[in-house]
Amino acid sequence: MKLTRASDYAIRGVVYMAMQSPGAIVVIPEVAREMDVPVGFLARIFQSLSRIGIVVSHRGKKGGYSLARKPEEITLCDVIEAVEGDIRINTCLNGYSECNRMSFCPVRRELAGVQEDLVKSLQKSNFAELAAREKAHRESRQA
Amino acid sequence: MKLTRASDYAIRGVVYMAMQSPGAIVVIPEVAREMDVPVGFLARIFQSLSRIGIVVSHRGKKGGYSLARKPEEITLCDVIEAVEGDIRINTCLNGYSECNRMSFCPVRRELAGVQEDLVKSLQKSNFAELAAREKAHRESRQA
DNA sequence: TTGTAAGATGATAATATTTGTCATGATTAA
DNA sequence: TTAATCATGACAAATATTATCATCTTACAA
Repeated sequence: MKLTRASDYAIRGVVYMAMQSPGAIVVIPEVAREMDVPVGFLARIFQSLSRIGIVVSHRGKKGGYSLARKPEEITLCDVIEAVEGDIRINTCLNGYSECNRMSFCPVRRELAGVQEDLVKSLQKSNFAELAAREKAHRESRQA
Repeated sequence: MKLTRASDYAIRGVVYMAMQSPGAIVVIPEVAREMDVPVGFLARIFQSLSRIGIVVSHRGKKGGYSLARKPEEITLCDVIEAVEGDIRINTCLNGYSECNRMSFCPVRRELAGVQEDLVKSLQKSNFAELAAREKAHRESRQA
């Protein structure tokens, strides 16, 4: 019942992207430094974010990453699922499972409800809010 | 963002306990067989449940386990936390963390909210309901 | 067209966690 | 005393996590 470090780093990375002006291209070492994340790992993680369409990669010199969507349209759920795959809080919620209790199991049905609640909770917040708060803190520090 | 097998097995085990008449003592191999769980692992898991006070262990001949509380007073959250420890969806929500963003991090605050939602969702359902549904299915099969 | 700065990809490895198993010991009822 | 049960600790296999690195591809700019 825990996020991976990768998800944590991904979220931080997207927060930083969301702080930039729209369309801005940012380079991984900058994101890593600013958000206190191991640079090599973050590079890997951004490739997942790119594959799923949360960021856009720009190859070559002057390359880097930009956001693929508006920060308001990216949720915690989107980023976590990009990194970890779809949220399935129990193996039996995977569609193709082998447990022979599948057809009737009340535990499975209950957990399905919990999973739904969790996903909803993760969809509540978007990265515009998170970026605004991060920005506010930085500006207060600067003053 | 996944339960361990141990949690799944624990939940199934407690469902079976909750199906028994109040105070009944049941033996691990029976629970394991009925709920389709590896017996050795389940034995281990019931010791966690016993330590935390969800079941009571009875040692010696005629021993086994009984429920420590009424099924209505046991939630999914109780059982999962007995097995996995307190739910902390990110390491920084552990109280003692080392991340230097701790003091202000908006990601941390957001995840704290998600964690709270998750715990609430897991506290919604109790084992009286689950046991009733499991029982209903078994009786329909028998007929 | 060449050099350089970026991302893309696959291999590899260290570590941690999960999922068990097993042997041994302690306890208790009969 | 014996048999059935839980308790505990050691161990181990499998899997997942958390990276790192080398090499390749791409694209801009001189």
